[in-house]
Amino acid sequence: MPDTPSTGRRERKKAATRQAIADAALELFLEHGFDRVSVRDVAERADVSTTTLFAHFPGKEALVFDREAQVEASLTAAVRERPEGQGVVEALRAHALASWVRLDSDPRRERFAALVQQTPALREYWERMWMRHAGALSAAIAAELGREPDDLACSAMARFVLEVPALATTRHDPLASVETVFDLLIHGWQASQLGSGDAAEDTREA
Amino acid sequence: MPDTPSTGRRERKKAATRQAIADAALELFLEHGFDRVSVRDVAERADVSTTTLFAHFPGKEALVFDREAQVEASLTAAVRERPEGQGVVEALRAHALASWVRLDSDPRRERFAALVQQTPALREYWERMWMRHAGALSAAIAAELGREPDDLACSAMARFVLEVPALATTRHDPLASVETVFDLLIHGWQASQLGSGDAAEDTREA
DNA sequence: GCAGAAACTTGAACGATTGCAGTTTCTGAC
DNA sequence: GTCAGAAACTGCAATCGTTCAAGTTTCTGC
Repeated sequence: MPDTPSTGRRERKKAATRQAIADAALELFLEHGFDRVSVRDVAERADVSTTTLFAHFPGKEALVFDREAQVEASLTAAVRERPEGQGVVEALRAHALASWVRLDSDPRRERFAALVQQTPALREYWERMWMRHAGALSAAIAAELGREPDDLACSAMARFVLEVPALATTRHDPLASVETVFDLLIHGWQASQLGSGDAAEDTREA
Repeated sequence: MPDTPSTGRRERKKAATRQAIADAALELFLEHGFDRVSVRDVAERADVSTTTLFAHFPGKEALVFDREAQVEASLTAAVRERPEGQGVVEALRAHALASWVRLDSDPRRERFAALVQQTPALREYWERMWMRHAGALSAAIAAELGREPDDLACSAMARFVLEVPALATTRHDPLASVETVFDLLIHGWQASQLGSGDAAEDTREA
């Protein structure tokens, strides 16, 4: 029953305490709220010293977001391992629809999302973290298209795609919003009055 | 010689201490670096208590960015008071070129920019702050076009336009990059291989 | 000229984070 | 086996950002 077949006892124990800390943190945060729980409380519950806690996580907010590596991996995988003949942007659209905006029926995910949404510190931390994936995503896109890793069109696409959840999740129909924004990205704003000077003039009502 | 002709002595004094604090902060930060200067140091230099300091600024990073109200004002003004017949997006492009990406010859601005760029905490704070203008900008755009204030195309445009500096300033030719990204926004990514599934397939080289 | 609001002060907290000096626990080499 | 050293962990104290409570000074409007 080796969960981590590769490594020795040491690393296993290390992973165990890390997990214990993360579990304790989530439990306490969900029960009492992020700001009403101190790092010491978490350390206490996990039965480690606060020093140890900070050896495993770079800060209080990070306690909530382990799993970030996997998120980035699945993001670049969506681009790299897309179906034959599917465009990069289409793959990202599909990934966005499937993974981001699903108001999950899983009650654990739901409570977690609520916690993050209701805690400003966590909201901000999440956004910062999320946008840091822009580099990796951009690189993945560029690689798929055989372009320079710092190709501007790819970097821009990456950043803009990552903005989609922020734009869509607050709307009454998130799924439709995702579609709309992707259509805008593909076809541009010119078709929507916004793009050209002369077209815009006709339709103003100010 | 009244710099603030409108208000009484009280408000003038208040503005004076606020300014004293901001000046002290910038001076110390530029000299020793943001992280090597404590809030207490700044308060000391400005000859106020730290409590007073926090009555004027919501946090340490905010000491560096007074002037944010004006930035947002000039942003929405660029949209509202654009030349006759100019499109909203064109106005924003012009504003971006004129105000954001200018590697100023003014040595003070340059040192300031370097400070922000070299300090992660400040970089992140700036980005968060910057993106908070999305709401106002989106509303301004929607108003100009006579659309609902929460129109998705306008919100998306606002957020994406605000990403432009982050995309452009790190490049060797920031001005050209601004142009490119605006062109992408207007005409969409479909023309750049990225947009459609079938076109993308032909040009891959993996 | 006075009541009250506003700006400021002192002093003490609280919580996150870091540094330091040790102790225990594993690992790899002999 | 065992032993040296690395790694994980502990306790404690310090620093720093931030806030609170209670009181003092300084303006403003009446």
